[in-house]
Amino acid sequence: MVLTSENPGPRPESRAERKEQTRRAILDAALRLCEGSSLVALSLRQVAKEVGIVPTGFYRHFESIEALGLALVEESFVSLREMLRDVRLHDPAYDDLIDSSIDVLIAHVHAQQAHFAFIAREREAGPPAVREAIARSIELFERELASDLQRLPGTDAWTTEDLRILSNLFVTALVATAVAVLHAGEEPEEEKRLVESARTQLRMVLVGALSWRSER
Amino acid sequence: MVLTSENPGPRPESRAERKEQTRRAILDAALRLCEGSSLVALSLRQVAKEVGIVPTGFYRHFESIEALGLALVEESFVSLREMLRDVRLHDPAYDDLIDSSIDVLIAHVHAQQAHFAFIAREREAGPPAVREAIARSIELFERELASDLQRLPGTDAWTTEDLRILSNLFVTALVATAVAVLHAGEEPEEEKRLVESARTQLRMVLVGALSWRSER
DNA sequence: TGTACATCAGTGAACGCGCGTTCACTGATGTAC
DNA sequence: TGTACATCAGTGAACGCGCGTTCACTGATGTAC
Repeated sequence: MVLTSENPGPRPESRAERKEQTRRAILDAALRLCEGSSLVALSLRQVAKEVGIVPTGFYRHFESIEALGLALVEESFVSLREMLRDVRLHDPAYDDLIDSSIDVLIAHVHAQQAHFAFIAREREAGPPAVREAIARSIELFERELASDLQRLPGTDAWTTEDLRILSNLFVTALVATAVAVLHAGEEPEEEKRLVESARTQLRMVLVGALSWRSER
Repeated sequence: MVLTSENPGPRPESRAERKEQTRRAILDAALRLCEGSSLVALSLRQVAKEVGIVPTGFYRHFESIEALGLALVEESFVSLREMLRDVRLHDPAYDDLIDSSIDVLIAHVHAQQAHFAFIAREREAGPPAVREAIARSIELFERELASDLQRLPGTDAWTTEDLRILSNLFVTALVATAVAVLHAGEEPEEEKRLVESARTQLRMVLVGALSWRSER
C-alpha cells in the first residue's frame, strides 16, 4: 500500500477503497504469520512489517491483535456457512448424502486452508475473547446442521436434544477430518485415505444413530 | 526452592532430590502459566519468576521452552496410558463398557486437568516439535485402543484398517468430550449433560460400527 | 572421623532486540462553496 | 470549473519494558583420601 515518489502508480481507487485493501492485507498477513504458532504469539509489528506499513499504521484499522482476531473469526464462519449452503444445494439422494458432504468439506478445506487452520488452532489457544467467539459460532453451526438433519427420513420423531447430539458428533468428526487433511498437506494418497476413513466413520454414525434411536 | 539466610530450613534432601523438586516446579509453573494462551507465548522469564529462581537458573533444567514442552508431552501421555490401563482393569461386562470408559475418562480429566488442556491446545498451536510429538503419541494411543477393540465380540473379522478407523472416531469423540468438560469447569449440570451426550454418541457409533460392518 | 578438593544449582550484571503505545506530523484525497 | 479548507491513511521519532542469552560468580553439598 506504500506509494513513494518512485512508484506513483495510477491509483484510480478512492481513499476508502485503498483503506479496505490495506485492511484486507492486514487480515491476510495475520493469517499467514500465525500459521505455525498462534494469534497469542503474533505481534502488531510483525503484521505491519509483512503488510509494508509502519507499526502505528495498524491502529487505523484495528484496535489490537485481539480485535483483528475477532474479525478473522467472523469471516471464517461466513465461509463455513457458505459451505453448509453448498451441501444443501447438492440436495443429494439419501445414499450419497455423506459422499457429497465430504466432497464439499474437502473442497472448502482446500479453498480456505488458512481459515480452517485458524479456527482449529485458536478455538483452544487464542485470546479468551477469540475462543469465546469461536465457541459461540460452532454452537450456532451445530444448531444449523441439526435443523438440516431433521429433514432426513428417520429422524422425524427425534427430540431436539438428540438431533443436537448427533449434529455435534458429525461436526466433531468432520472438524477432525478437516484438520487431518490440512496436516496431510501435499500428500494426495494420505488425503484419499483420510477421506475414505471419514466416509466410513460417518456411515457408521448414521447407521448407528438411526437404528439405535429406533430401538428406544 | 530459594533458601536465604532467613529461611535456612532443615533441608534433609540430597542435592539431586532438590534439583528434581525445582524441575517439577518448573513443569508445573509452565502448565499453569500457559493455560489460557499457549506454549508459544510463554517466556522463560515468566516461568523462572513463577518458580522463584533467577531466569538463567532455568537452563540448569531445560535447554529451552520447547524442550520443556516435549517433557510435558511425555508426562501427559504417561498419564493417558494409565487411563487406558484403568479402562482395561474395569474389564466390564459388554453392556457397560461405554459407561465405565466414560467414567474413567471423566475421572482422569478431573485429576489431570492441566495435562488434558495442554495436549488439546498444543497439538494445534504448539511449537512444531511439540505438535509432532503429540501427533505421534496420539497415533500410538489410537493403535493401542484399536488392539483393545479387537477383543470385543463382533469385531473378530475386521481388518486392521477398519479397527483403526473406529478407534480414531472413538478417540476424536472422547477428546472432544474431555475438552468440553474442561471448558464446562465448575458447572456440574453442564458436565452431566456432556457425559450423557458422550454416552449416546459412543452407543450410536458402536451400534453403527457393528451393524454396518456386518452388512458388507 | 577430618580435611582438601570437585561439583553444580542457583546468582546477578550486562547486552542488544523487538515489543506496544504516545505523539505530532505530512500530504494526497475529498468536499463545500 | 477553481479555490480554500477538512479529512485521514500512513509516517517516524521516542519511550520504557520484558525478552533470551552470555558470562563470571558463590557457596552448599558431595566425594576421595
